[in-house]
Amino acid sequence: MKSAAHDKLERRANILKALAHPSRLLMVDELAKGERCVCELQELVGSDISTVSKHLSVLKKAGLVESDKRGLQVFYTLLSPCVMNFFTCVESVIEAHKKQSAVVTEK
Amino acid sequence: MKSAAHDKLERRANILKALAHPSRLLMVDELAKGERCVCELQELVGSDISTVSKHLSVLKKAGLVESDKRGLQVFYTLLSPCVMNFFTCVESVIEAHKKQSAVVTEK
DNA sequence: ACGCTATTTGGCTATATTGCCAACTAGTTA
DNA sequence: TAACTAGTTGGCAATATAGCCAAATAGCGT
Repeated sequence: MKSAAHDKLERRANILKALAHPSRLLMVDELAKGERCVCELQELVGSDISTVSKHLSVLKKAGLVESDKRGLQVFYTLLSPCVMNFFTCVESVIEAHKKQSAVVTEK
Repeated sequence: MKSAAHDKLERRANILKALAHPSRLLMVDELAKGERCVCELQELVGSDISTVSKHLSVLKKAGLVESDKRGLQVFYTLLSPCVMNFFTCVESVIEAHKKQSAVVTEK
């Protein structure tokens, strides 16, 4: 049996893993503006619709979005908009990394 | 050529990917308390030292930590403590997901 | 029931990640 | 220089992820 602590870490890691893909980030960013149907998201990311659907199921399994079928379309909603706060920090990591690489390379 | 937008998304995703592993989360959490040498982190996570070293190089490549060799030991430091804020949000996603699964299962 | 549209699922291949062992590098001490 | 310790790197096998196509499902209009 795995320890409870490890289990907790794994659940956290799974949520981050669900976000850790360019297309999924793009979709989450779009969903932050409001619900969207799969067809709108597919147009946005430009992959095959089956690929988009699978990405959405990853986000859903992680508990980040929920889906609602209305007629022919399925609408997805972002459940925890707090993930949008990640981006500020992520950007600061990128900035810091840039500066640091510059320092390392500089001489 | 890839679009600049996609490039940006990819860089963001890479940082999240670097965090998206139980052992790495554990190490980041520990490093939030202060610098640690590889041997301390290996004791904490319990994997082979080579595995721990590789995890650390993933974090380093992402720009999340930096290393400093002093004598025989290498000390790692967390560069962007703001990632610790992720955990609050991640926990809320987990909580919301639990409740939601309960609702879905309930009848 | 039939055809049409939106989405999901199965199956496949290509690629990436993980984690171990063994070999190597670098500092330290004798 | 030899022996020891801390950490990194290379290589490999197992597993996971990504993305496409084709097939299946589900709702709608006729």
